[in-house]
Amino acid sequence: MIQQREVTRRAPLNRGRVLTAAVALADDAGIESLSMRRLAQELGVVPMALYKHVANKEELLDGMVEAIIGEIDPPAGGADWKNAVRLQVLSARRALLRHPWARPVLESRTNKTPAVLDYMDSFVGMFLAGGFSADLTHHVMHALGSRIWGFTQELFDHPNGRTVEADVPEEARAAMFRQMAARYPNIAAIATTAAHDEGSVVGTGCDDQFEFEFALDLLLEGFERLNRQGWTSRRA
Amino acid sequence: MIQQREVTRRAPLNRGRVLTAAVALADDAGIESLSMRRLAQELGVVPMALYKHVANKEELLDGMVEAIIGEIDPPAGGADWKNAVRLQVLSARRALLRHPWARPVLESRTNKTPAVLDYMDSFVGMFLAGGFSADLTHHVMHALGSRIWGFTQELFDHPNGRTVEADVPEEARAAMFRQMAARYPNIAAIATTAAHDEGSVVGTGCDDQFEFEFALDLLLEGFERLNRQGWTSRRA
DNA sequence: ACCTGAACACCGTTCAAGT
DNA sequence: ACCTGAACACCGTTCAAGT
Repeated sequence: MIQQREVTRRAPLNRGRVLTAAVALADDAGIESLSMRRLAQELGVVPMALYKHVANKEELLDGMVEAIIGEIDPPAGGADWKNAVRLQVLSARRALLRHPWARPVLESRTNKTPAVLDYMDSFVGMFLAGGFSADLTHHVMHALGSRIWGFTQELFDHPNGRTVEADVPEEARAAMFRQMAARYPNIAAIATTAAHDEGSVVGTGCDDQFEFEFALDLLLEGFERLNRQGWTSRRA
Repeated sequence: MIQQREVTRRAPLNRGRVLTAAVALADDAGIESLSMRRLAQELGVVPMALYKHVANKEELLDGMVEAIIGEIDPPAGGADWKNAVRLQVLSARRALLRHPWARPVLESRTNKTPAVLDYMDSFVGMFLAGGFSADLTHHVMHALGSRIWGFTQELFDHPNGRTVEADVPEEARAAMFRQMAARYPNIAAIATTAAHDEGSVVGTGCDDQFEFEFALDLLLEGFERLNRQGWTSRRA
């Protein structure tokens, strides 16, 4: 038994094992806990052992991103570009939501790895196959931006996934809400309509998925209209 | 002379001086160089002296964001919500572009400071004043997301502001481009049309301001259409 | 009231050495 | 070929002490 365990723990490291462990650590403990030292510890190895398999921390993060891209469903195909794009984006969104750390990490990458470029290339292909000009496709990809990964920077982001409200007594919450509403009347006006929840001015009560699809569909419909009109930029 | 200099350097710290120095340091040396220790050194003071004026590094960053918000022009006013929103966003964009570090910092903030809430409240007010329902305004604010600050996560971000191309000889660049084009034909197709620059597949040659306004106007026109149609979410 | 010194518990990464 | 140990140059933040 002990020997067995020793063997398992001491199985030679490789890039795959390092990346899997890194993803698991980020999933479980949060991205802020992912340090080379902590990851090494998790693998039962001295920190420097990792550097034989990833050049440095940046490359580790690149590898983690590639792992998450691997979880996105392949393109749906079919004649309808709009539906194909929609399904692709929503699949990417599901993958990203499974790994909350992936969003900020993806945002911070400036080096485009092959996996990232492959994904982008196939994404661009959906518009071209749908009859979009290269010109319009270019601008349309910019307009989508990080939305091709299924996320955008939200304004009313839930602070750290914490539910602050639970700790605060009912009456204090109501008082806080009234104070907020007095100072920020416009925010209060739009918060209450959609949230139906007096206890929180911002942050909860919104259906993120609804908001995401609302903006996505607004953009897709805009793209469709421009394509039908034969839109071109002045430069093309 | 020496005495004079000593006096200037030793002028008592206050929150304002700390924040001004932090903004200047981030502007000059980059946000990655902004550490409490480095900032203290810049102010001729021991690191711990800062903690009398900001609670911790998080609060320092909050303060820096407030300073940048102060650079955004006040709302234009007037009857035309669309123009008011447009000008507000583009003013925010100019402020943010002056301080490249502000974008990632703003993205990372989960605590909404009063300055952030004030800005958001006045922003919401533009839609309500323009006759938008609270319901539609809520979703419209989500759809804009970080665009109210004048930025979005770009896909083809310029890596670190570096011009890689200058270092690489002409022929090597052309060879690299052909290799990229072979592997990522769709990206190559849309890169060349808009860039007119064979030397770079991604990253340069795009007019960022054009792309930003393209997407912004597409969204604003979508909002206008929904408002005219009297759009409501099912829940409202 | 404001600043300091020393310390704690961390980082990523180098280099030269071990098996 | 793969892993280790010791070291370097950093972090943010605490505590108790100085003026």
